[in-house]
Amino acid sequence: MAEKEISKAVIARLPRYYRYLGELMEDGVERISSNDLSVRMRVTASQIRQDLNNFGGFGQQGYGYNVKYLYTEIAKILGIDRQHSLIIIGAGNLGQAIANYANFEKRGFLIKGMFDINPRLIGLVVRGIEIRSVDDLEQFVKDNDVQIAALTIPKTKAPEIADRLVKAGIKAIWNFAHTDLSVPDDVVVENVHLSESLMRLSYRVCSMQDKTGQEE
Amino acid sequence: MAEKEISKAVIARLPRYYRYLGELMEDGVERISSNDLSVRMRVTASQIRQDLNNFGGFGQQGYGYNVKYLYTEIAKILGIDRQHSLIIIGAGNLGQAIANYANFEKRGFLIKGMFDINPRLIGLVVRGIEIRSVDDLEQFVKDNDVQIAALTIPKTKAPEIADRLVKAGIKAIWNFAHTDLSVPDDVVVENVHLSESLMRLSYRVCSMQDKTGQEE
DNA sequence: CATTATTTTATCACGCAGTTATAATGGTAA
DNA sequence: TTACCATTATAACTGCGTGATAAAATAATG
Repeated sequence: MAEKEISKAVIARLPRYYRYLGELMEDGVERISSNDLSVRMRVTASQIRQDLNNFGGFGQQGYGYNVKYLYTEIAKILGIDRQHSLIIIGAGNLGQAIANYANFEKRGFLIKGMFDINPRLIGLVVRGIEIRSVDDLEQFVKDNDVQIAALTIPKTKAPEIADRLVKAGIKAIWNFAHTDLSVPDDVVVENVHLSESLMRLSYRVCSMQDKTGQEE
Repeated sequence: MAEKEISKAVIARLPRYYRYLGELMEDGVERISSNDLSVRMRVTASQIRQDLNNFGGFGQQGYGYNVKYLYTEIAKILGIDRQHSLIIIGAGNLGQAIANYANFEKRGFLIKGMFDINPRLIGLVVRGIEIRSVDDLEQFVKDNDVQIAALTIPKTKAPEIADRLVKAGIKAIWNFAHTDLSVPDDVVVENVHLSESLMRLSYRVCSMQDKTGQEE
């Protein structure tokens, strides 16, 4: 089926295309050329065409790209045309922030459950989702055919929970813990290391100061 | 001063080196070779040496790298040896999650204030930080010499707030809103688009299924 | 203490992948 | 039917990652 491998860089850009196309749809725009889109998105038109061509000719010469069609095609490629069941482990602020973000459900990510070790939180209901004890984790994952687990817990607990999730048959881990997880090859780990993001920002702030403040 | 430009790819890897070196320090390790580190971090030793050499010879032949020295040097490069003042705009779950994460303060990111438009939240105190009205934003930024603003607000409000921050003299925006911000060249924007991260995860889950489930 | 073997970095060079630019093709619209 | 537009396909370029080699320091040995 999948003949040629799509590069990571291309995949990383697709969600952004998807977002812009969604906005264009809301504005009632029916078609768009790679040139117009490149101006809006501040990337080269060449890159847009090259990227989209990885998945076959979505565009038409002399016409451009059909916004609605391209939007749904990208959704298919990203796999957000179907539904994914998700659980959140760690019902702190970050876990609750994710639970409360309504758009995830619109994109087909159904939050099936939340888990925590804190007895005070267990039993509480966030956005219609009950917070359960992590003791029930394995059973819940199996019973509800959960694909994705968001890990919003301290780094010390993360490896153990990850192991348990893998054994319970989870497909992917959305990892917010500040550590690397080692899992089998067929389990996907997507890291969101906020502290690293903040450090990159710090670097850029400092190098900007060096650049602008070099006259003295 | 800064003769050669450091590539983005190298900078992106530095925080991860920093994290591993910190753990080595905690374990009391005094020195490490690029080979040993490469095994732990699952990258090539060549890449580690190449990366570190961008900033001058931190290592010594026959000895390796001094963990403590390298740790502090990377901190200098990333600019986390000095202090940055930070405010959080949007005191919802995500904003509070950031405020509650103690390690940021350890890295020199001082949270000076939090802001919201919700009258119910204004006046509350989170981790010793009072939540203020966004009306006071400009004045606060100027009075407290705030460098960085974390934007944890809905995308509809983000552009307006970003403009106001820029006018007030902010140096960098840590943007969690699901939109791109347009700011002058000398203002840094670091995006954390969680929905895009989740879509990339979705793609990888689906392509994993294609790979493993192709026997039928 | 001199000498040699070993360790390990710094530097160089190559190849591949990702990006941008150009040429060729086909559709649109007047 | 023709001029124009915008894609697809191809080519050139740039930059990143990897492996190989030379240089330098450490550790071992007599």
